[in-house]
Amino acid sequence: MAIQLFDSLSRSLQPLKPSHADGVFRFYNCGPTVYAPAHIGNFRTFTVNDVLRRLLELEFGAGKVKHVRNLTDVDDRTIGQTQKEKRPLAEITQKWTDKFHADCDALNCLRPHVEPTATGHIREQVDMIECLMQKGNAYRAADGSVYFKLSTFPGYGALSRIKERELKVTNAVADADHKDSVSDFALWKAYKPEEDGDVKWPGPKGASEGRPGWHIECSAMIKKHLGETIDLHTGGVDLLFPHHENEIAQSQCCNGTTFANHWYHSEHLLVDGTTMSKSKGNYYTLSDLTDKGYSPMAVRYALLSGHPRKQLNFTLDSMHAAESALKHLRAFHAALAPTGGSENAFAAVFAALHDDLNLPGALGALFTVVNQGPAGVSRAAFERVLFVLGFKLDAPAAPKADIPAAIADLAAKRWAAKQAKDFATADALRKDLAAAGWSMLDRKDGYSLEPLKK
RNA sequence: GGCGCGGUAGCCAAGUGGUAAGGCCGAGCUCUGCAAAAGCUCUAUGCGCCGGUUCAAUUCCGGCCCGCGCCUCCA
Repeated sequence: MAIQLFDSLSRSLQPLKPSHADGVFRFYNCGPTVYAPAHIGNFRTFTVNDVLRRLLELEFGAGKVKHVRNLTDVDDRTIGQTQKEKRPLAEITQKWTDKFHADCDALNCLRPHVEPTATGHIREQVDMIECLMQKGNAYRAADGSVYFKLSTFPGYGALSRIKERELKVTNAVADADHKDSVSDFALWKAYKPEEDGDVKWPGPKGASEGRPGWHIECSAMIKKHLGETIDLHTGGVDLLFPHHENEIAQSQCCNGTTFANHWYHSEHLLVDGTTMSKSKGNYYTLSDLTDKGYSPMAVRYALLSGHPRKQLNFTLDSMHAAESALKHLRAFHAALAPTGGSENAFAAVFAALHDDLNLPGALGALFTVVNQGPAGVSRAAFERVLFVLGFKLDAPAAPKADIPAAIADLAAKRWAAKQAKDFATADALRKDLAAAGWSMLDRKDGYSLEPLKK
């Protein structure tokens, strides 16, 4: 069965298939803005897209999928950060790009085949803006910025159904002095010395120096790396409007072709039932969770435990659940015979994934097999499941916490008491250790110490 | 106000016009001095509320209540 995926434009389930003669499936996923560490909500989208990428590779072949994901390294937020820190833009974006890569690796997300940056594609963006200006879809404003003229694209709003909305009047309108219409959006933003520092490039012909607007980078980079028509374009639901709507307008007006054959949007992660925010204290980065002692793989599991098109409520309890679930998978893997067994034992897992990336359904099917025991199950088949879900079941590299001397001393005393069969003392010392935040695990030949989860 | 998503056991979460997957937690048991680990077993007559359609609805239709998100640069 082909992979069926919900298409946001037609609002229906559609099969995924390469549309180009070379059989290469062209897949673009909107990437992060590198001005701060990505949070786990961002990573929900990226891990879901990673499963999609893996599934596509199994479906079409590893060499028949081209996956592109951009890095937004110049925009209001990145520039804002340079002003705040008084450091060069490149320094800041490099730092957070490195962190993003490290987090992705920890979460076992495959690197995209191409990871283009906005600043690396200024020329391509300027070319596209000039194309739009020539065709009459864009105009230079009084301040030297360039705006897309929405009224020239009748198809606008098909994706987000914007025409059915009432545009709420916001403060943004105050910013619209130079626009012909409030709804027109920036393709090129004229340089403002007091805000932009030294971030500027020569503009499109007829415009001032400055920097690209946000939306144009995706249109330009897609055109360069994947072509005018791609097979799948994905991102978080928040990008539906205006970002993706604007991309469609830019690309289709410039190229005169269909931009993307299929649109897919994953829903947001909630934390404790509400949207994440620093002020609510429910904002987590990957490091926040690993600092609490959770493994990155458990974070991945938790992020994949809900249907991607449904909001997922993340709680710290889900981290416990994920750690335990992974432990069971690890034990099951170890118990599998090296050869033999049914190759299609996990057919139901793949059926669920092919059915609109039903991840909870797939996990349910997976555990149904696991609960029946390892007998007669192919190890290779299980490993294909691990691959598609991106679960690395290596023993978790539990960072060896430094054990304070006082704790080590208590543990040694308890072990001695236990050896002497003075169980009352041993139990009292176990309580002392627990009170100090440490758990002592006995084995026949010795013991180990682990910090209790915070 | 507009658009969209959702309300299923203590928590997370699939799913179906024919009588509720799965994970976690919890409980019991086995094994262990204790604890942990591991294994086995059990855990929703019920799927927001009220009507309707139907032989049959959690699943379809209508109304209502509640929650969440988005509405110009947030994955």
